[in-house]
Amino acid sequence: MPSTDNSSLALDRLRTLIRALPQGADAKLPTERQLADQFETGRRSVRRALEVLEAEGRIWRKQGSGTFVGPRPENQRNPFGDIAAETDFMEVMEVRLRIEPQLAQLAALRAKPDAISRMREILVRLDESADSDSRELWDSALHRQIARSAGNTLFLAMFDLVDRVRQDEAWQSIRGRARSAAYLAVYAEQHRTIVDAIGRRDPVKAGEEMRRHLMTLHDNLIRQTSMESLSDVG
Amino acid sequence: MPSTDNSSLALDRLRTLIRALPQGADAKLPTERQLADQFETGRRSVRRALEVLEAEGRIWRKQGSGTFVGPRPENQRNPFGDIAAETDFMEVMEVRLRIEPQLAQLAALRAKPDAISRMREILVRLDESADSDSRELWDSALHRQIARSAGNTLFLAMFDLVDRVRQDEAWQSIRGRARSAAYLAVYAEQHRTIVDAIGRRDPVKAGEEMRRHLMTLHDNLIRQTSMESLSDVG
DNA sequence: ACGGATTTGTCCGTATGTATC
DNA sequence: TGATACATACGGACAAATCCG
Repeated sequence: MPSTDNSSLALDRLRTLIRALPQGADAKLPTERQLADQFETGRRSVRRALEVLEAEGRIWRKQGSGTFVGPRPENQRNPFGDIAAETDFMEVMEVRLRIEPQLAQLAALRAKPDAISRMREILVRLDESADSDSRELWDSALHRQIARSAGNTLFLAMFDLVDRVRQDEAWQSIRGRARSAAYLAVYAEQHRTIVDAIGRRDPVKAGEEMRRHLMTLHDNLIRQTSMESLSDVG
Repeated sequence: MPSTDNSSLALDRLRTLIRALPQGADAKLPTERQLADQFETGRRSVRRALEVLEAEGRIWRKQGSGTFVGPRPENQRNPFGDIAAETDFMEVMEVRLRIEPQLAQLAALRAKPDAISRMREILVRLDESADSDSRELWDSALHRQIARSAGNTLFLAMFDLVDRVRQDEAWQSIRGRARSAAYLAVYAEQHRTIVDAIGRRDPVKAGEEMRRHLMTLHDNLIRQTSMESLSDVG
């Protein structure tokens, strides 16, 4: 005899709880542990219910912060419309694979010495980064520094357009942080190779290595997403 | 469910904040705590973002004093200020030369039959166009149709970004002169070759021909501007 | 020259959601 | 289901450096 589904009970009580809250206020729900205690059920049931509400867009959660009522605060910065919403991961990688090697080429031709030393500085920071948030930030900073060094403001604007979408899609790579931890050293080596090629004023090599780097990233993310879909099915 | 790092969000907002500040003034940014309050995030996220900006050389910080915009005062300023209008043109052509061949490649791989027939229709209209104004219109339409056929919304957005700059007024006068009557037939033939390659699903040829076409345009515009500068001196 | 106020730099504890057993 | 370890976010507390009166 299957035990009674506490998740649906918790979901019901959560709905009424949210309904009772003052509208328009960015109310913060009690913690999962408190809710579990209040509903006299386990935390798993509460979490299942919260997942449903999050999927419905009624609440949003942030690790280390709490659970909040209302739609997730938007990244209120899209000067080119809601491009982020329409593009998916494959599109982003396709564009990156075709744009960033060219930027690396131009950077190898035009990067000024202080720009190159900044790249190396960023490489050090990237190595030193312990948490994934910092890593994402410094990785983005490195690629952007290369794009800046291409010396073409229009090209940089295009890179920023991609980068903005990429940050919205950042959850993909965060998802695979455990697996990509094994690849951290690979990425670091590829980054160094790219910067070295730029420093040696070798545009062909710089472009090739950038493409190789993005291909590695692409393959890993592909494997990640396909594994997710497999586990979804299973 | 895109989970966003607060650091990258803070970095975005800081970039816009810095960009909005008056140029040339050694502006002082708000304190880290004020920024954290303004961005509705923690001080740590703000500090991570500031570290990136500092490594990029856009800001510098001094303990007990504050955070300031611009390069460190000890370093000699190396302002390669605003880019001239002529380099602006070079930038556009540089980007087009590196983007549109790729779009043509993708179009050759993915363009649907009705999209290709639309290209041929545009070719006819381009041939029929008598005045330069409508020629520009249909020329732009053709290139955009190719970009659309690449089947990547993000890539299309980037093309539109370039196209917007291209349609600048100051730029239009130069363009009109480059479209000398002698080259109209050349352009028309190149357009047909590109569309034919796309129709034959030949991505390599499509990319090559697109590049050749843009190189022709590029060379003509270069000659125009160099003649201008010569006549300016004389 | 001195001292209080302010700001960045640094560390750590607490609280929270996430994941695994 | 319950329990435990883990990653993250936020804020407090303190030090170091600076500024100002």
